[in-house]
Amino acid sequence: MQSESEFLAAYDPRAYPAVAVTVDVVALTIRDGRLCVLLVERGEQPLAGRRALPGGFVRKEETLDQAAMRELGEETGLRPGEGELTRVHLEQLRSYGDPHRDPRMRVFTVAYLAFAPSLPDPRAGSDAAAASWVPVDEARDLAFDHDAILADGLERARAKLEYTPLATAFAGTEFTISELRQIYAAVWGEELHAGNFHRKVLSVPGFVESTGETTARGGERGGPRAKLYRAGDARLLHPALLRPTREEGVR
Amino acid sequence: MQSESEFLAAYDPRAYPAVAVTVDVVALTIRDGRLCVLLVERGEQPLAGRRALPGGFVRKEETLDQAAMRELGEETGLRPGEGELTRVHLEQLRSYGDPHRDPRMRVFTVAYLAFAPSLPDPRAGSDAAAASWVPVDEARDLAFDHDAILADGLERARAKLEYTPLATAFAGTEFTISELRQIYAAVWGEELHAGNFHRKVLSVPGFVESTGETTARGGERGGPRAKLYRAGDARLLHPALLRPTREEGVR
DNA sequence: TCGAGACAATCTCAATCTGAGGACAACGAG
DNA sequence: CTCGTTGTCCTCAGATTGAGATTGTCTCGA
Repeated sequence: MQSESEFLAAYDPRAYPAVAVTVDVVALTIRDGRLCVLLVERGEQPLAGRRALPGGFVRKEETLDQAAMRELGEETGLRPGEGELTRVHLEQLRSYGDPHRDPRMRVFTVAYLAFAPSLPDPRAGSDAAAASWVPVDEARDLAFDHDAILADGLERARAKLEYTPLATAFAGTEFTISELRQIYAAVWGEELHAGNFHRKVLSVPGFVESTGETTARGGERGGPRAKLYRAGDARLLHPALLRPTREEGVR
Repeated sequence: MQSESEFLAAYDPRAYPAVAVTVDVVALTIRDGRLCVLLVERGEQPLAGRRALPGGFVRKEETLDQAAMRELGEETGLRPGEGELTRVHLEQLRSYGDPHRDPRMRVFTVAYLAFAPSLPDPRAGSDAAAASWVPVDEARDLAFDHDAILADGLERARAKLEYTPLATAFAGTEFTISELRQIYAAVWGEELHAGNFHRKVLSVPGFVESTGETTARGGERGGPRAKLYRAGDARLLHPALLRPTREEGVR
């Protein structure tokens, strides 16, 4: 048997069928109390003109995580490691590899899920000339299999809010309990009992910590000044914050 | 601008750097009360002789799920759609794509997680001559980044037992509550309070349903005959069966 | 044959958690 | 000032949980 070094020297990568690997990002944020996803309008073939999730090929010396962060930065106009983008939560969602999901060739994509605080509109001039935040219930008929990827991302996001403190990734560095509750309401699509939510959030160790400050003024339509909090150091919520209307144990 | 059909006709897949995509399977089962993973001894370069997760290249006209099922079938000697293998639960875990995780070339792998009932030893003669079930705490120093993949798979499996009825995928078609409890104990690595477990399992709608039968005889060392159950139709457990010793909200 | 130990199934009980509603004071708008 | 809004906190009944005890059936070995 040949040695490992002999084997590697004789190895011809071109002997295998051509495939490509891309990353696609389901980037979510809350705007005006609605859950929105970042979409781009495709400027190139195939499927030029269709809306799609931001994404692109993984480069030669890049990890999957790096590729996803790069794509997100290119489309939002923000740079990784700079300002708001450092607060973005980015995690791998899952991969999609049906043989004909892309008409060009065999393209596998690794989808990522991002939670972003409210960001400015994507800046024009970059790759992202046609990028925009779209309410998730208006994001349909996307290119390739991106409808399915988005649906998977939303389901993951809804589940993650239950047992992780990631809702804070949608908020600014300081936020009120009410703002946090409105984030949950926007993602889950249902109202939450304010008193119980308040009690629950404060009782979960490490979820939020008080800044000692309050908002400068009350709400738009009255009410007292709210206390301000920042994200705590917990990575998991115990006990979890469960969605109220879980359809009875999905059959 | 060229049309989509013109674009596709002129498209040259070979213009992109060569990459490959594989699937690797973390197949778990319970043997003698211990959680075990299916490992193969690599017969080929690179890393010949090292133990690894079963896996291989995704073929031309195959989905990722099909590739994972095929690999699992080849290594266990069972055929998909036949006998026990139809009862195996298979789900995508996550993907790994560090640039140098495989010394040959850029290889992305999509890892799968499988839950299998107690299976016979993998049959010799197939690909799987060197396949075997290894207790997870003895599965170390695997090839490539398979140690990390296995760790991720175990964490996923432990979490899944909490909110899905997948523990039943480790059991036969009929099982007792005690057997189910021992599965939980093996996967979580800790004993559970028998009385509370019993109460909890029966109170979750759709988790298990009674067959009306009992075991033919009591336990090895005495005790009454246990009632037999089969898996119910729930896909999620509500409320969930939480692990007892969750280290306080992982920081 | 009989006693000891094993074990499935069920019950008890206190502590905790949950959902639903209410109290109250601080606030903005008119 | 007045009124409606809102953040925070409280109350209370019902459900759930963890820990332990009980009952009766079964196997095994003396």
